[in-house]
Amino acid sequence: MDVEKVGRMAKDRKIDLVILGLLAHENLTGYDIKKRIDGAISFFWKGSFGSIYPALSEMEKQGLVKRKNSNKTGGREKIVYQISKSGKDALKQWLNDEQATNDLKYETLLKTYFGGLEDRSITLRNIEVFEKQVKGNLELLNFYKENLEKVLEEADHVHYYLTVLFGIETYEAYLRWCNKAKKIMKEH
Amino acid sequence: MDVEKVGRMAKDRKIDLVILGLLAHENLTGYDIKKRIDGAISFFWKGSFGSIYPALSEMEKQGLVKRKNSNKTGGREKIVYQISKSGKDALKQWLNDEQATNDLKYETLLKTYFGGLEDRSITLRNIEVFEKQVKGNLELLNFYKENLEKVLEEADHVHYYLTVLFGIETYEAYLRWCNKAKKIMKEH
DNA sequence: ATCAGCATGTAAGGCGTTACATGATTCA
DNA sequence: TGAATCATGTAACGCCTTACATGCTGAT
Repeated sequence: MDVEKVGRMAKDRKIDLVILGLLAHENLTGYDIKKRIDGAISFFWKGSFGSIYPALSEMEKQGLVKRKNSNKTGGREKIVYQISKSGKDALKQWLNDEQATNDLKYETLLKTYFGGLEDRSITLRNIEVFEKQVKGNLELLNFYKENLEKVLEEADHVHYYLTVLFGIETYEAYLRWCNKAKKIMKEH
Repeated sequence: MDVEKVGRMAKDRKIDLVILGLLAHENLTGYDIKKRIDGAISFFWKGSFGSIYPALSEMEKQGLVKRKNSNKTGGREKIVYQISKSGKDALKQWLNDEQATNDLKYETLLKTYFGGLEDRSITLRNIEVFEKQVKGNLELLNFYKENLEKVLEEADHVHYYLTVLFGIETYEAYLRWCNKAKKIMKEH
């Protein structure tokens, strides 16, 4: 039997699910979607305009999202998108699929791994640069956490909270590693 | 003034540096390189044959690597590569560059974030699937750690050790999060 | 007047995966 | 004899980023 052809998504384009997920919560423009992704989501997923706008167009053709209204009141056109029934179904199907790919690319770790070619001070500096970034991000995550704790009863917010907790837990682990690694680099 | 054109690498192709880094330690074939990447490195970087072989060809043209000897003794041709002086220079230049991109894509977190559309049990299951994977990987990392501790004095091995410690630290953090998250999903 | 932010979109091009093609060796 | 492993490489294709193109609004 053939695979259903209506509302079928691109095989490996996860940006579709991100957009669908955001639209399941509220109607948004492409520009708004970009802003949401750049918020707390950016710690575990990224997206650019160059992927968001084409994805929205294609998903509209597939009937996964609908244009709500093209507000042309005054300024530039503004296209608000709304998720459709089949869009929600696609999102649910993805949520129910156990398999998930967690793809990590730490250039910092690569530089640590291959650092033996240079002096220890180089690896040490690369770790310190990483540490600095992590500390900044951790502050931001703690700020998100405090804000979310005030509105935990609202729809979906417990889920957002969990991802922030994930960020904090891993970023604290990063910092512990930085300290260990610096110590080992200095002592050993 | 123009940028130096000899031995210049592709701008964003980090696989070149991975290969160069591995070759700085020992001469290898493309096949061997793949095996090394699939080992402890796979926790923070990945690579396929389809990217390794073309990268080796291009880097040979650029003079970053050299063919050591085409062993045709018996079976299929076997091309052993060796890093060149300019290859080592390129690698060192990269190590000395403070900027590093750590690009994370956790589909598990995406499913957690958007899980509000479905029953709590779905999110719970997705977390449990993640937890299971993490536990398996953590075992493997601990095995790597024990083996490395025996040969810590050998060249470069402290650096490998540090990346394994990173893996252990973060994977333990993942497990702590899994427990917290499961608890919150059940209680809240 | 000018700059940042709002807002949508396209074009070029790079990177990387999957699948395929080919073929030898070793071991059960 | 058949499967797994060794070994190299190409082709198709998809995804995504960067840069560009365009133009309005509001604040300084």
